[in-house]
Amino acid sequence: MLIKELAEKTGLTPQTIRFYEKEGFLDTRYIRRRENNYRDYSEDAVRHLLNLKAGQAAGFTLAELKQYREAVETGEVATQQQVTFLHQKIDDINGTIAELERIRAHLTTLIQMKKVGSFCIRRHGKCPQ
Amino acid sequence: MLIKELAEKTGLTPQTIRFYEKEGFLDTRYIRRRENNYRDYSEDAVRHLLNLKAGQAAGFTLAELKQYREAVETGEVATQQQVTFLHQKIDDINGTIAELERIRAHLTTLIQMKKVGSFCIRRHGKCPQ
DNA sequence: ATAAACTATATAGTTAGCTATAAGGTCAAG
DNA sequence: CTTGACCTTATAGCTAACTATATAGTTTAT
Repeated sequence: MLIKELAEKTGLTPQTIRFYEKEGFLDTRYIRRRENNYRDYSEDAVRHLLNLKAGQAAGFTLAELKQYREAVETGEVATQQQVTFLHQKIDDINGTIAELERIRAHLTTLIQMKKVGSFCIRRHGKCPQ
Repeated sequence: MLIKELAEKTGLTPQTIRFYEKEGFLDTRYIRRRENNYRDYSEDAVRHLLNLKAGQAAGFTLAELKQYREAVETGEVATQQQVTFLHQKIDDINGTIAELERIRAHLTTLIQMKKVGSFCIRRHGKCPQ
């Protein structure tokens, strides 16, 4: 498929996809060239870029995603260094999840208070508008 | 306390703290000036900045943190707009947590495979180094 | 055969969130 | 009374991840 189709299927822009290619995220499994030099993407490219997006949404930088991309894709971990990296990432994730849950609880409380406000039952003084 | 002490207590640098001030994150509850024009921080400033850090670690931008800072600090939600914002944020958080859990599971699998590798019990062929 | 809608490359600009540098003022210790 | 560790402001630079612009080639439809 051409770049625009991939862009529509992934929710990215063509520029961004070219940018990812320049950054080394798209190898021959995902991209070839046609005779006219137009980029030609495989179906797998869609899933690949959506994974990239998901990783980013989860707070990883492109550099980090690149770092364990091979491990993730091949399903193999080569070195102890990589295992250490993965352990660090899991710790990070646990920390972030805990923090997010804390914040979520807090936000829920705030909304709860608002709701109480809208059902204001004060005996004296005005209810908040 | 002076800026360096606050920096040490929060794990930030003095430059970063001044940067946050310039961005409007430190009002008179947290910062005053001495006669010599040195910044003088309250004890509350420590907690305040640690909250900021935590929010960032959880993936919020400074702009977002500023947007609901007042709600968080006063414990009140003023407008329906803010409630909507909070609901959106909770949805974001739920999405991010789900994504992080998915990734964590995947990373755990990768590590698991490595472990199996190091206890390799193949009957034929070489064990991976 | 020409206009519209794509494609390409190259390069420059943007935003967020710092980080570094310069040039100078303050203060406690020796 | 100077040295060194702090403080001040102002300004410039940096990295990540795009985003926009300029210039030009290709393809399809009329």
